[in-house]
Amino acid sequence: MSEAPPLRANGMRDTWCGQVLGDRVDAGIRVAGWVHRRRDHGGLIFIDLRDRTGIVQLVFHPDTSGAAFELAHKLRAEDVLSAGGAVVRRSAETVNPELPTGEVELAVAEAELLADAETPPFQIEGFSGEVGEDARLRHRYLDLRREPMREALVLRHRVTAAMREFLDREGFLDIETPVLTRSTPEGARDFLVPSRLQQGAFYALPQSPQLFKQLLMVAGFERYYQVARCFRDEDLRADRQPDFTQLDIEMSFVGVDDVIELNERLLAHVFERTGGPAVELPIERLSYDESMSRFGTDRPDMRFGLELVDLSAALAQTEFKVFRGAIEAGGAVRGLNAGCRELPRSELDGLISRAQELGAKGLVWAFREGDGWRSPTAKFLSEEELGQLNSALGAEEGDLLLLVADERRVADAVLGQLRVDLAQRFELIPAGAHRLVWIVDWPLLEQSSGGERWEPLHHPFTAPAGDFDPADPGSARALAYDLVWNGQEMGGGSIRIHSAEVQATVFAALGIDAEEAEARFGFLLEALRYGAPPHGGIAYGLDRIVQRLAGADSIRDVIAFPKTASGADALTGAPAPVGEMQLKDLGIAVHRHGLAGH
RNA sequence: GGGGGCGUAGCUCAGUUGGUUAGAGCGCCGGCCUGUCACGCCGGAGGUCGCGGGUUCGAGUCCCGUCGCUCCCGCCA
Repeated sequence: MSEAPPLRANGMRDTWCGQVLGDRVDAGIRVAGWVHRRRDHGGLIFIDLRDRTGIVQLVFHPDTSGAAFELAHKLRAEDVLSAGGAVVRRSAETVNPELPTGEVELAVAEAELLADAETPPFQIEGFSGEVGEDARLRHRYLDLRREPMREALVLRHRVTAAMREFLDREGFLDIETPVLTRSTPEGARDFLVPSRLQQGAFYALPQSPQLFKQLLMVAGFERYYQVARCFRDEDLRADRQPDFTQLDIEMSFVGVDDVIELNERLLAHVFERTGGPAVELPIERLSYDESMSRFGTDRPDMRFGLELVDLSAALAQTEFKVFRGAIEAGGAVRGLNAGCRELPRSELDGLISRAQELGAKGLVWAFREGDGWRSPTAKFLSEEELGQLNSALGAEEGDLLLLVADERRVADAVLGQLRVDLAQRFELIPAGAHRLVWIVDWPLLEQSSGGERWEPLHHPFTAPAGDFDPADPGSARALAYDLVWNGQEMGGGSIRIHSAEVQATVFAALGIDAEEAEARFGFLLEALRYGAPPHGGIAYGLDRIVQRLAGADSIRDVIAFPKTASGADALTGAPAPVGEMQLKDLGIAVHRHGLAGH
């Protein structure tokens, strides 16, 4: 019998658990990790030892494991253990084909308990049923020991690594921009940080590095990227967190096609490295107008049909007041053919409620029956009109038709969302289907919901296509592009305004006069006067991309320490009250019942 | 700001029309077990039914309020 090779000192480790494979047979090794599961047969004890790479089976034998055998009796789930011994091949009937390391096991010669663990509040793995997210977030460090979470974070790392690899190769520099910055209250609500050195003044956390990356272009770096943390103080959603991560990119001396071309290669590279869907280049482009017309939204899910149809022309002469009124008020009647469906009255009522929730006054439903409709609305429409509607909608016997009459943008928004709801309800999305599309040719501005002023669709630094006519801001197009993946916005960007004059003109069209522009964005306007190259870029929602690649339901599942829907961190308890001394340092007066001025 | 759903053992859940001592699986604790791998077998402990109030002879169950989690609308340039 050969002498056992020397083992590293306790607590050290030669190899990862998941790498104790057949090529290590007869080697004397030391592994370390967490006790995943213990199977105590009285005279023989098996321990599954886990680290981030996987699991290896340890065998404790009363004759050969010595004191380690006694230790094994006391081991409990999640204890941290270091174990040394020889890697041995398992006999054929004891091989575990479920385990990558299942052909071998470690015959433990000695072991040390490095840390014992209290009984976990939930089982790490190996039981049926899903642990509630409350408990998982409260003990996130335990939740992250679970394989799906571990894999999600590894995937996230591989995504950013692939992004950095590609961008580095293409000559981009990773440059950091400030997190304590200036509030430019434009889009979302800012998170504010009171200044101690200048009491009464505030930093804002950046909603994106937008202005800094433009300044980096003025500075001549030409190609910049950053995996940037961004902050927006708005309500949360399954795909929205108050702090989130963007892949932020900016380039100089480029036009729309240059940015899109580079980004298509970036996406193809990232997907290829991370098991994403194969990307066929070039990625389809759809104009904003066509997207709105066919899908009622600027982020169309093109994996299924149910496209919208404009029915205003067919109903130009109608006597039905609901349709006629909408058309005469400058609105539209829009419809979609949901196909041949059976729906009980309760579900049809549900569709009406949903339409109302989305802002419609109502929803007309109908089933094609013969040359006419089975619908509460049928009696208000002439035979000829029904025929034209059926024809326009391509309706066949039994097809469910949905119509909304309203302002064009309301009708689009309602039917655009119902279209997505119906696709889920009727499972119209083919399994494994993926559709990427660029939305291009955006309007530069849109009228605010009240119609009293113009607002940018993207942001006020987006360059107009061609000359910008302040007298007709509504017709201006933007050099902007959004990437939409299966109906979810993954990223968006634009060519920026690089002329101080044009920027001032656009600010003016937005109702920001020279004085206000100077106060809010003076530093940008000034920089643009010192030789700014034509430039543009894009920003991706990294969390959303990883969520999609991981097949997760929420971006919380691809973020190590996310916030709950109320914006709280269940683990640390943030946000939390602070001590009076801290507030005094900031010059914030404290009364007995809260902050002054409230 | 508005609407929906959920809250019962450490975890996942059941709990009938309001009715005696609130259950199951897993986990946990003790015992037995030398080839298991979601080991097995035997035994045991464990509950402010989120919290507060109300109705009732009686509330996990009904009503009101409140807190937490979650989904959606608004919001997110």
